[in-house]
Amino acid sequence: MGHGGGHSCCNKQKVKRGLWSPEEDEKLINYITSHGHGCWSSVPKLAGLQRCGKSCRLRWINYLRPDLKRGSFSAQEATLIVDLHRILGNRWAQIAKHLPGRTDNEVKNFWNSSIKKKLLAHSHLSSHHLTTTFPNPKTTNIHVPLTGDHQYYDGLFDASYPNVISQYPPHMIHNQDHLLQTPPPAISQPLLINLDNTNDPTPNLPPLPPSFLVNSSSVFDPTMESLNYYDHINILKPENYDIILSQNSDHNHPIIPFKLGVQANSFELTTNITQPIINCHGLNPSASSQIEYLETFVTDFLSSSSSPPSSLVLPPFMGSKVKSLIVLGTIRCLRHDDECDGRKLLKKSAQDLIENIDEDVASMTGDNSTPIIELENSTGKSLMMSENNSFVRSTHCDLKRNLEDVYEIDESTSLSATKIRMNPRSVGTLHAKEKLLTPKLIKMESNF
DNA sequence: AACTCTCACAACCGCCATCTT
DNA sequence: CAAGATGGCGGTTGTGAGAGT
Repeated sequence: MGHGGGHSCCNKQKVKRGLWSPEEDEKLINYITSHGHGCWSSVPKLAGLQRCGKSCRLRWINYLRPDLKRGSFSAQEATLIVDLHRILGNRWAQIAKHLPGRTDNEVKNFWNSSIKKKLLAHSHLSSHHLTTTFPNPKTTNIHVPLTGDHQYYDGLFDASYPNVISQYPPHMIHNQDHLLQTPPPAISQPLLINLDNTNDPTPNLPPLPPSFLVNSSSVFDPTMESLNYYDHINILKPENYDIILSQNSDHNHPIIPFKLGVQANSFELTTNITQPIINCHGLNPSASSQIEYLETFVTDFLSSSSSPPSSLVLPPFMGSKVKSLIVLGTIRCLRHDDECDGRKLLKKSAQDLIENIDEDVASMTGDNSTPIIELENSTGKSLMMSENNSFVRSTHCDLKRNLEDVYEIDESTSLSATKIRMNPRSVGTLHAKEKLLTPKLIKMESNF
């Protein structure tokens, strides 16, 4: 951890990182078997390694110590892990103490890569059981008695671990790591909010037309988290949003429909307007309600793919409240001969996008925050997120779903991300980078 | 055959607790 | 007692190998 972590040994000079070579392993083994590790921070120097002490410690504890078992987990071990995890939660070190020869890291990886997935899959099948089994959100543990015959396991999920099954509902398994998951809010009708008086917790709003209520079968938000939520509540169809905007935006009660987001303290504001309503770029100076501002903004933005506006300006009320914008569009990545890894390619191209942030946007929107661009796949899963002008996260597991078909452009191959999330601060880059980005749809996440 | 995707897991990061000075 | 060093832990990310197309 060359730039932090609080370990001074890791900040000095150059330390090697990444996978350990057999030579390094041998040096570490030789040193520790003959001298013991003593103070870990001095081990690398004494052992002749260009590693930080922490890395040496980790390598020894997890892989080199002679008492490690290695190999696949047995069915008994898997069952024990599930049992212990129900009691202990993610206290991997505690769990590992009950599994001789296994390390916390090993148990953790096993859980994350194998068990968790299977528990989720199974619980999804039996999701109709889930609504009444949420724990108290304040509870930090689940008190389920261990049973010798696993009477709580109501089925099988894997031939390798035939007795391992979860009673957790999907919500809990998904966030089982923290055991603090709040149950989904009980929402029986769409929520409305008065933008003119956000301090009012119970805004006085006109009713929505009945057509805006849809039942649970019309789930549109593809994220797994949302699926869990929206299975049981009524939501607004995004296709109706343009209607809502026009039908409900009387000047006395400017309202915007929104649905409760995944996070308890935030909301998602979603719009899907495919036809321009107001042919105007930037802020509508004659807008008499915030709805008109919104219409103007959305329309302006969406029409920018064909004829980019000179600037995109967030309405003032939005500048402080819109958390992020999601654009369904395309980032094209031209591939060079030496690049064959799609994930790196996408990352590079997205980085190029964010490096071209127009500094004027900050003054226009009043948002001085660091630009954020997040790439998502088609299911809403985050692939990459920018932070301090660099992408700090890059998963590639679901890249396929995030990429349109590879196609030819000027003898180079291009890849594309289909969904780009960015904060208002970043929106100004869109028109400047029109060749990279062709927005089709905006989804706004707000803090209204 | 070439390329991409998925999976498993090694390794890193950051935080916190404890120890040492 | 305070501050820094170190150890421990859990979350997260990066990467290689093999499967899939």
